[in-house]
Amino acid sequence: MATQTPKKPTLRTISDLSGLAVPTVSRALNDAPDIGKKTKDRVRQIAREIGYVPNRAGVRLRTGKTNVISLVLGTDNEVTDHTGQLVSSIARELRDTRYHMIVTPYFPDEDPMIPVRYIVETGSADAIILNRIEVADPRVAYLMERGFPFACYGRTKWKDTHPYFDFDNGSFGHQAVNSLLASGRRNIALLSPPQEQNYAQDMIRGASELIASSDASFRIVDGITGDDPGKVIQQIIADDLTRHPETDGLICPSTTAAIAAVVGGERVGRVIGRDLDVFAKEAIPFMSYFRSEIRTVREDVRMAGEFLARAAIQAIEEPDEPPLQKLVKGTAI
Amino acid sequence: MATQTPKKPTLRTISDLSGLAVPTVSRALNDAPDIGKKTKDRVRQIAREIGYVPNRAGVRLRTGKTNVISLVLGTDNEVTDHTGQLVSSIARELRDTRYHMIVTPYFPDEDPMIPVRYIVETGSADAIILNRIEVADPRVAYLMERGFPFACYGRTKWKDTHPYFDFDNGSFGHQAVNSLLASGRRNIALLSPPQEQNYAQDMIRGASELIASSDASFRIVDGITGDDPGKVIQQIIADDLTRHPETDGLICPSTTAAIAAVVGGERVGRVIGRDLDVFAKEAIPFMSYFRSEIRTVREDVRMAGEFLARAAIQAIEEPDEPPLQKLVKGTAI
DNA sequence: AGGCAAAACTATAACGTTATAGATTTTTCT
DNA sequence: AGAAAAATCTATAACGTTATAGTTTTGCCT
Repeated sequence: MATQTPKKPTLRTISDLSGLAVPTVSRALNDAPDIGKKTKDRVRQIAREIGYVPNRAGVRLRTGKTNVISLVLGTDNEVTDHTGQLVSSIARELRDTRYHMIVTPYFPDEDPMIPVRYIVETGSADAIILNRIEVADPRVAYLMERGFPFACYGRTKWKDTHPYFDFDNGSFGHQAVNSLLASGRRNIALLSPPQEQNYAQDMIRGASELIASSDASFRIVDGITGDDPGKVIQQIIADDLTRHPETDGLICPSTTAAIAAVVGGERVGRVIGRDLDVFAKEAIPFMSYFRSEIRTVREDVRMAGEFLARAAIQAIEEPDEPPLQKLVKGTAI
Repeated sequence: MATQTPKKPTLRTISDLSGLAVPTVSRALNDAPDIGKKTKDRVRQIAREIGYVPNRAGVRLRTGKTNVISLVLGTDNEVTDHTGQLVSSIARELRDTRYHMIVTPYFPDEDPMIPVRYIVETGSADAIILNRIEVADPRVAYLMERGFPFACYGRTKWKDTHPYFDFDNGSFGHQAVNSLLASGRRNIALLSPPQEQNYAQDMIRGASELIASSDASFRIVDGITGDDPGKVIQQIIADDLTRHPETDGLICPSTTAAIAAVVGGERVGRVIGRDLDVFAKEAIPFMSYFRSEIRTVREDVRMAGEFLARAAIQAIEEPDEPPLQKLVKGTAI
């Protein structure tokens, strides 16, 4: 079963092979200025030949750098989940760097500060990537105060001073209203996510602005919550459409919500595309497979992951540079 | 911006505080037999008070154990993705252990052996968790030969000798056929995933067995592939139903596939539930939000993740115990 | 009380790396 | 050619942990 392991090469191995001292080898591989070019070439050649890879524990112990980026991931029982895309795109972007990604999930019943504090206090990562950003996110406040490198998937009210990637939800609200108005809809409802999430507010603002310059009415429907959000939304929308029968346009924050809303609408007799138009955010391509009459704005989650990885690395390695920030408009389908 | 860091406590700190030698402190915390009970209690008390957490790099360097479990994750552009659930459930299960999870993704155009070989050769993890298991998976063969701890999300043909979690796809095939037969369907097609995946074969076997004892016909439809599997499936099913108009029952390997198949079916005039019944595997609760007339078998991905984490730990810590194995039937909805 | 075994602790070294200061060689300048 | 400067290399130590071997203390038996 077991096999003889040929003992992993270390700096010592290269030292023996080259006749150079161990620190010289180290400095050669790290491109220190006081090592001759010929020596560097020779050392690198040997390292390549014997497949030398630095021992992470040795580096970490000596330098204090973990070479780890921790993804602190808010999770719940979401139905169409783009977490997988986020995780794999971050990890892919990190693959050709010195960094590894460790995933630290937290759950709806848990305090999101705990994993963040733990990571900072134990020094178990060089940077943190956060999702589920709130307008005044206490995790962001804490990390900024401690000077700990991080990047946000979403913006806070301090957005000018920290790295982030965000989809432009103001623009989404705008596009949604624009599309519904263009189809002649005049009584528009917006199904809102929890309003402490920054993106909810942006979305509402974007929609309101355009509504204000039209003759349409606008209403916010609250209450996405609970263990089984799909079922809850079905009920909320069914009730809401009964109470407000004039509603002819609906904006949803996700494809999941849209699906549930459509079911709720059909339950009280609406025909989508005739009585009611639905417009939704689409983080993963999905709606188009099933209900092409629902209009969506597509958001490329992989792009978010890749950017966040780079932003985190810059926060670690070039803390004095201006933080990497990106605001992206989704693509209307 | 930056803050004074109060210097992380180490064994040395406890040593100074207690007057004991550093190794004594270490052995006390690790419950070594040659340390007195009173001493252990005192050391642990101090450790708790000052919030001592072992330095992972120190431990790793000295012991050679990384305390890392690597999730080697096959990914693609799947639409309804349960990867997020898998990732977070594994990470959650590991949270109260000494282990961290590192995610190493690979992509459709890449050789799945590469990350596995890299991890084993550089010793960058203590165990590996694999998904997308093939019947004769070369990664499994390699890991077994090297005696490297691992756990599989799926089974191989060597399943008796390695840890795994799997959903019983034979049972799924059985349940699907059973349900379709009970609804009076007699011309059943099965949309098959790539047949080198073990679960495809199990599914086919399970379905065939029950078909054999009936008067129904059975057909396998191949060809889930490409960058945009949803679109491909729509076309395949539309074509197939045109060529085989008698088909009245369809078994799909996922909700995604089922959605695409339904669209394809409707495109050529089928009404689901009347002309055609569809039965699908449902890894994340979804179908029920939209198309309750599609019947599914629900699989609890979180359970898979939790089990795999435990199986990996056992493979590391108790290599001589029989491997943890679990085969679970999905729940018909 | 003396001797001996068991229990409890300590000293030393090592894992692989890199920061620091110092030593040697080579180059440059007059 | 000789001295100073620059370039290149080496010796030492340290990061925090634990394995090993060794030492001291305690308890036990006669």
